[in-house]
Amino acid sequence: MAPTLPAQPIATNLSPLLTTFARRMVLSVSDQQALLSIAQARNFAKGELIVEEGSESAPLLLLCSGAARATRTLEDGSQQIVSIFLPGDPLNPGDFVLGRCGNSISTFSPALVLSIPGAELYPLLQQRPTIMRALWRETAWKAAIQREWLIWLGRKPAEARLAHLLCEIACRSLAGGRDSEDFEFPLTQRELGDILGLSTVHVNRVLQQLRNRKLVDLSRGRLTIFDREGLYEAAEFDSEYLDPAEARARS
Amino acid sequence: MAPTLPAQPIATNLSPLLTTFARRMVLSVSDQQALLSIAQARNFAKGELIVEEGSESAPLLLLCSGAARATRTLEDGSQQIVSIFLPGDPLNPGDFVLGRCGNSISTFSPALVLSIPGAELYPLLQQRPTIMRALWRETAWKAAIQREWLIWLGRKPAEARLAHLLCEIACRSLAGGRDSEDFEFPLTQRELGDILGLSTVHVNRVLQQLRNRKLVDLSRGRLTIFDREGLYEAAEFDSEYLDPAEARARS
DNA sequence: CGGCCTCTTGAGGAATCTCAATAGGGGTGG
DNA sequence: CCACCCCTATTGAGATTCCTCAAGAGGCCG
Repeated sequence: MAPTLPAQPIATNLSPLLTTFARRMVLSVSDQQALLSIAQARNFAKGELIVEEGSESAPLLLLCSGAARATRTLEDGSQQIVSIFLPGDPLNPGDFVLGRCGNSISTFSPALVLSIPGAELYPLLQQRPTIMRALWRETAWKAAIQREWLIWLGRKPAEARLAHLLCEIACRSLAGGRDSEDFEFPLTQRELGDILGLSTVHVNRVLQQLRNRKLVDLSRGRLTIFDREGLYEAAEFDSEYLDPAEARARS
Repeated sequence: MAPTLPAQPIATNLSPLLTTFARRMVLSVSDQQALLSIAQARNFAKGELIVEEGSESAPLLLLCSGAARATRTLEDGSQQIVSIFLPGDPLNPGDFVLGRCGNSISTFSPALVLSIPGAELYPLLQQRPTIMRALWRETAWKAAIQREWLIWLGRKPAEARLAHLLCEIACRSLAGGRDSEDFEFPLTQRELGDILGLSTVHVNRVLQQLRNRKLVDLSRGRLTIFDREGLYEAAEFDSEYLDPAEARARS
């Protein structure tokens, strides 16, 4: 695990960051620049810890590139991944407002993270309610995703769970601008199991079922979707909950 | 299922409402009065639907008395309860800011609900960022609870799941001012199963295990905790995530 | 080349489910 | 006030899903 690279000024590549967050956070250019003016960029290596479970307060963190997860480790050593993050996602808006971190956050792949210290963000939120509103909305959006996870964990068999997760990631990646049918997928089968509440062995078998049914293929860190319709059906997937468009139109 | 009782002005019993939400939402008296001045009270019967899954926009709803649940019904007719609400809880802060309702909300028992229309609340949020902040915090708090549900659904056996849920409800009831060792518990075993992702039959058996181990008793709508320590241990329960005190101190 | 991690496959076992039947309780209509 | 009915709680038995343990193959990195 490589040591954390030093913080760096972000002025150099400000405009790609703006577009990344413009898509997601629905902020005016002026609001975005206000945010970025107090942000610091930091690089993390693959698998590196970003936030430690139980730490008291952390800056607000925004994921610019790479992928990350929020995890909880139980007493028996097993892990549950409670959230995954793709570029454009705030990592901890909820923890930020609660002032407490209920889970660890670490990377799946090398990642660039913007860090915005609370001391400087709090006054900004008072001045610019639209920013607070955007962070509130992001918190709610993440909660809506967790609600779907709750539903398949509670009520769906392994195959539908896995299919649903793949649908979710495909949709979120698509919204991030990537090709929707064939893209990089940095999760191992063990990590999929830690999301789905399944053993690695069972993930492997269910993955083969999906492969045999010609729905998807997942190998060497790449996910290929052969039959999007069929996959949606196997998952009972409805992408509406992922779409912030309505909220955007309404606000 | 009784018809919805008509809306009524709330001036009559304003002060108990103030104390209910003062405890939870960390608002100044002035903020609370501003909120209440645009709120309407409404009574719901036991089992009545408050918000329909998929409806576009709803007013912000605050639960004053009674208990409620958020549910999702699957294609095969099974249900998953994704959230439960006790007096003082906002029912839909996340849905409110997203402008979309991802689940139905209905009552467990007769309930009094405050309703605050978006048209009147939006301007208020602009004027009083502390209210928006409080709603953001409530959204994050609910998400933190859902995260715990995710963890036991994914990684814990039935007995620990049930124990954890009972711990959560006991703690939240306690924070609401009720006796912590023996209180009204309006959920049936079927409903417990819909929360825990278990069949009714298995809930029954696990409940008997807990009873035999002299940890709790649940009968005729009453929960009695014999051995709080033991119950916490069976659940691997740590109440910290439920405590908004730190957030309150910090803000 | 060696070591570690991931992926794969097999076999037996545990947790939980479904189906089915019975008992108890509360509410409702006669 | 009683009879009836529906919903909840309880118990049994067999079926299914998923887990654990174990072992081997493939790939990547030092």
